[in-house]
Amino acid sequence: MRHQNHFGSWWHSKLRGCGYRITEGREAILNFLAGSDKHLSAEDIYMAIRPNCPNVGLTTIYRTLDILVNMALVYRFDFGDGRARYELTEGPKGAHHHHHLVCTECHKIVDYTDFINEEVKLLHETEKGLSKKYGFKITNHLIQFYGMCASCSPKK
Amino acid sequence: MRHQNHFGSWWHSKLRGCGYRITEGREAILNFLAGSDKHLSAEDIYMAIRPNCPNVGLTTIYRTLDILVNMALVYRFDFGDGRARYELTEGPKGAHHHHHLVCTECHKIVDYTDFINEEVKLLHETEKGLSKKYGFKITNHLIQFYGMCASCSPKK
DNA sequence: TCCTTAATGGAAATGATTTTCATTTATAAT
DNA sequence: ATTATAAATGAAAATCATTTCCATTAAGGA
Ligand SMILES: [Mn+2]
Ligand SMILES: [Mn+2]
Ligand SMILES: [Zn+2]
Ligand SMILES: [Zn+2]
Repeated sequence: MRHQNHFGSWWHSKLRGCGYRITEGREAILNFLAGSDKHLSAEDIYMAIRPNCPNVGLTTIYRTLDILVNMALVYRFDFGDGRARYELTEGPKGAHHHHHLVCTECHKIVDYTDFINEEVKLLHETEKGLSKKYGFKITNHLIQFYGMCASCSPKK
Repeated sequence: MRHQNHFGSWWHSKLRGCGYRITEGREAILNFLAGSDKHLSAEDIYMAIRPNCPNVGLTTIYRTLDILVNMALVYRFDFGDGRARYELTEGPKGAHHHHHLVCTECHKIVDYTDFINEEVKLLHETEKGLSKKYGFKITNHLIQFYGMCASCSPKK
């Protein structure tokens, strides 16, 4: 069983660097996000963390997620089911950029990385053109495909 | 001053075709959407319509927009300002497909059509590949670029 | 350890959207 | 045109994710 680094997990320095304190709640939230490949709602996180941290409130989840989104450590998505969903932007190994496939019926989400290279290349060109033409400083993009997943499609 | 077609506007047949009745509220909502190039919230529409239709309630706006979104006559967007925004998918002339540039600071939205051809071409290829691989029947896509508009960017 | 101030949680507030339900009205049949 | 029927409606209440308030706690530099 390997030790935790004496100085804490990889995000400690990021939080500290932005002047934020390391707290039990923040640690639990980041740890849980890092160990999940799902698209989690604030309440998902709240419920998951509760057994170990019964003293961390839902308000703290929301506040922490706001901070993490602003620091670009976490993405916030709207998949159309009425609640925000969160996902770590990268792991210790670095970013693993992907886009989404959303079932409009059951709200299943698929992360995909196929075609990502071509997509990202085109996106970069597009960004450059749009930046120049409209004077925007583009920092981010969102690509989602909507449709019906196999199990929601009418059975033949 | 030109006449309205005796059979009504172009969307009458679409509504009727789906078994919906033509009502004052629906007519007003569609007319207003058709005459606007903005990205309107339910309340925007409510306020805009009120002078002519003081008897159309906000509830009807929401209900009508739901129908129109389901009929794919209207797109519903989330630009991150806490309310849904709506836009007609096409005019009498047909679709004018476009994507969005969103200022994360002031929530200004820019419709752009530059690069649309290349984007759409790539998207179609991507859709085909994803459909096959993940068994999704893709009907729609969403592309948004986020950043800071010229007036929100720190003045040099 | 002590001190300053960020961080917290629980309750209350907020605000967009939805639901309820009694009433109205579009429209097809007469 | 009249009538019958189910769809559509508005107003008020309910919902529910997220935010705000505020008194209390605790992180971390000195
Ligand atoms: Mn994802
Ligand atoms: Mn638009
Ligand atoms: Zn599905
Ligand atoms: Zn702006």
